[in-house]
Amino acid sequence: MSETVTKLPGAAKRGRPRLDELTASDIESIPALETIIGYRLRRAQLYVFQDFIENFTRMKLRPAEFSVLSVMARRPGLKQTEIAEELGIKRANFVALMDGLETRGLAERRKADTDKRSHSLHLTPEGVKFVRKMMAVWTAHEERLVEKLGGPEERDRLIELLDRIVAPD
Amino acid sequence: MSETVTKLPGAAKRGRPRLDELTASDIESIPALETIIGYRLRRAQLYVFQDFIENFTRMKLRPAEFSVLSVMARRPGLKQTEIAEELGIKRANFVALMDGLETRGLAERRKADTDKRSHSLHLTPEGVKFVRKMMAVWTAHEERLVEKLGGPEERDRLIELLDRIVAPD
DNA sequence: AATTAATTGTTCTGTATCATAACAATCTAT
DNA sequence: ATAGATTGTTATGATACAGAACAATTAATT
Repeated sequence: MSETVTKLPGAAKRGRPRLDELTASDIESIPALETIIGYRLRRAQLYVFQDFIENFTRMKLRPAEFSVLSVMARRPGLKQTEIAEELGIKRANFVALMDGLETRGLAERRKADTDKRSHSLHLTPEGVKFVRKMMAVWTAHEERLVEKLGGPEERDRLIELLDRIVAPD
Repeated sequence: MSETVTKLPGAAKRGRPRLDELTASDIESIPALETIIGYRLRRAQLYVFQDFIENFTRMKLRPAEFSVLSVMARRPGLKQTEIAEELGIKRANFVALMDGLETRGLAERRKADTDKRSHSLHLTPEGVKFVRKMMAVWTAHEERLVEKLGGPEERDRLIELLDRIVAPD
């Protein structure tokens, strides 16, 4: 591919090293993105989320909402800050998310009278039914992933490795 | 934690199943987030990016910019669409990113005269020097991760598993 | 050769995500 | 009683990401 900018003289084959061109050993030292942990993690995460989103467009459910409903189902009564922090969501951003779930009749805030500031969060009866359907959809999605990975043992290996990354030093 | 909303009668201990409350077996069927591939992937990816970002704030370099410089270093002369597509960046969004690199004097667009529409992308001499520093910083960051994982073999195992996820069916 | 279709880079726009600051109400500690 | 911390909330800004449309150019079709 010829270009309008003429090539510089080029790295001397045996002269003093040039600092403004990449030497062969420079280029070798530059890792292909395929070997970079963060890059690969991101691509894989994007892929999984993409699949998740496609599977859940019909239910109009986003990953963050899934995780919140999921926590409310297993541990009803937690307050907003607790769920938000556990999921890594800023409590400011949690408000709109919870508003949405409440508007759709899936979840509700109950005033805890031991602390008039806080709300304890619960599924509504409708939310319970919704979560059942949600889990059915999720199971299919997850099973596809496990199959791609090569089985539950491989899934466990993956999660164990991800654990090590996130674990405190 | 007492609450203003009085408890519903509760699931019959031995009566007909209620559809609007979660049974014990329902709750069992709800996976803890810790076992969900997508959730764990996301948390790990966030952790790694966080570490990356902290390490690169001084250089004012974001992950996407890193990846673009990295590709330009290894394979100079590619055109915008090629790099963007390879990195999963929409070509529309690539423009501003490349503008930034060009403004900082790290990279340049050269008109390829075989196709007057396209630009071939290259590092500038300054960009070359920048990439060397960038790679030094990156190496430290990556080595920390590899150490957390338990060594290069574990890193390779992780990447292999991530491969399987992204691989076409 | 003339017309049509496709590609490249670009701008514009909209939406989702994420973080930060400030605030009133309430609770806790001194 | 006062000062300080917490809870939920609003408002706001930055960033990431996706889609539509467009001019210039190239490729394909007739």
